[in-house]
Amino acid sequence: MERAGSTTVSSEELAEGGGTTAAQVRKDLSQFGSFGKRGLGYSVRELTAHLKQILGLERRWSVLLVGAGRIGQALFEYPNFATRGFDCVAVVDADPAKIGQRWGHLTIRCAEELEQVIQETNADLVILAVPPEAAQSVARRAVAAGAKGILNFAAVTLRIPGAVPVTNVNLVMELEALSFAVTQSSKAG
Amino acid sequence: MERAGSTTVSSEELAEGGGTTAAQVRKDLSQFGSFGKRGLGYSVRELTAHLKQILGLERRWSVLLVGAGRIGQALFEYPNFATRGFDCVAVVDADPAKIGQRWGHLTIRCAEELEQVIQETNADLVILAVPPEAAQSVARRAVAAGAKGILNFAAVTLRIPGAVPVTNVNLVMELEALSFAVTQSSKAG
DNA sequence: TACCTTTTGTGACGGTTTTCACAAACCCTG
DNA sequence: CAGGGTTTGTGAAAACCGTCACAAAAGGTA
Repeated sequence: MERAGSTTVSSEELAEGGGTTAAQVRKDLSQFGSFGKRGLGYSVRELTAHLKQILGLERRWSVLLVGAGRIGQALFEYPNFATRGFDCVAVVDADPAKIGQRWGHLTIRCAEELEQVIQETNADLVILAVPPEAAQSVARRAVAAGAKGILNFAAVTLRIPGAVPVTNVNLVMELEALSFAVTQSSKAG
Repeated sequence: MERAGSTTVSSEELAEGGGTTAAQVRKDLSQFGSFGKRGLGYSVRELTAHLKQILGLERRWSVLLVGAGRIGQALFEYPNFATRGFDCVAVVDADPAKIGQRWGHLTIRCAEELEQVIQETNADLVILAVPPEAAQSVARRAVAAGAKGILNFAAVTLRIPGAVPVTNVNLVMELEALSFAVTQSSKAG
């Protein structure tokens, strides 16, 4: 919106762009403070700054990628992570054939060194792109070594001691959810 | 569970595995019918069959992949899609350098032929792995050409005429959600 | 300044979802 | 077949979330 030249935006416009309602936008924002001006709307610049602060995006995050398979590689090469404040500081894998390979300016290290890697690189977040059998154990080790959050691509529900946040992405499940939605809607129609 | 030798499973066990509560599992399942036996639990075999039917997974789905970039390639090579009933029947891209490349037994076709490709291959679902600028237009065209559902990896909210289901996956947003959760929990703790 | 228009922030309401709790149903044993 | 031990399915209660509607506040105008 800043690039498009708008200096101000209403809850109505935000709702339109986000696929929700104006009241919802206002309620949600009001949870964190009072950022708008009545009669005017929200300053794009100020709202952006507030949202960044709320989301914890005023800093950069160091990310360790565990698993150098298909998904791991795609994530590593995804340019938007770095531009949005997430730096991949290390890659580890369990496959001896992969260890030692260079990816960009990084060398893939052995998954057994997980703890050292996390401590050396001060990684904050861990992206889990490993087979489901390995996910639970890697997650526990990562948390024990100081990881503050986990983005889990493995198709298992992680059980982690303590209160370390986990976000799950399950691509097959997304397709299955779509299958369900399509099946339902074709029944109704 | 079948592989592990269980023939029957309780709502309690299902809840444990899915990270929810037994009551929730039972309420959810009861939405679609009465699949369990009191005092015994659910037959693993029967419940699997019922869930497949509910989710629309008794059939195979033909999937068109739009966008042969990093994400598109990772998705294409992801083995779990085919094993779970989703067959990639075509790949299209707008980049002339990519068109004509062979991926497995498929040849990448031109994104302008989208409509023909959908009709020729009878694609049910479309995976959108394109830049955000292109997503909205491709989505509309795909739906007009007969696509029944869309899995959208582009960072935009699609507005589609009619009631075609859309499932969104936004990788940056997942990391941002994790950033938020970590930031919040470090404040609280 | 007084008034009009716009848009926020938020109580109150209504609906939905989750949790609770228990009768009904099932298996097994003696 | 009677009784004990389980576990489901589901009403009722509680918690949660979204919508509505409007007073309060801001800017513009005459």
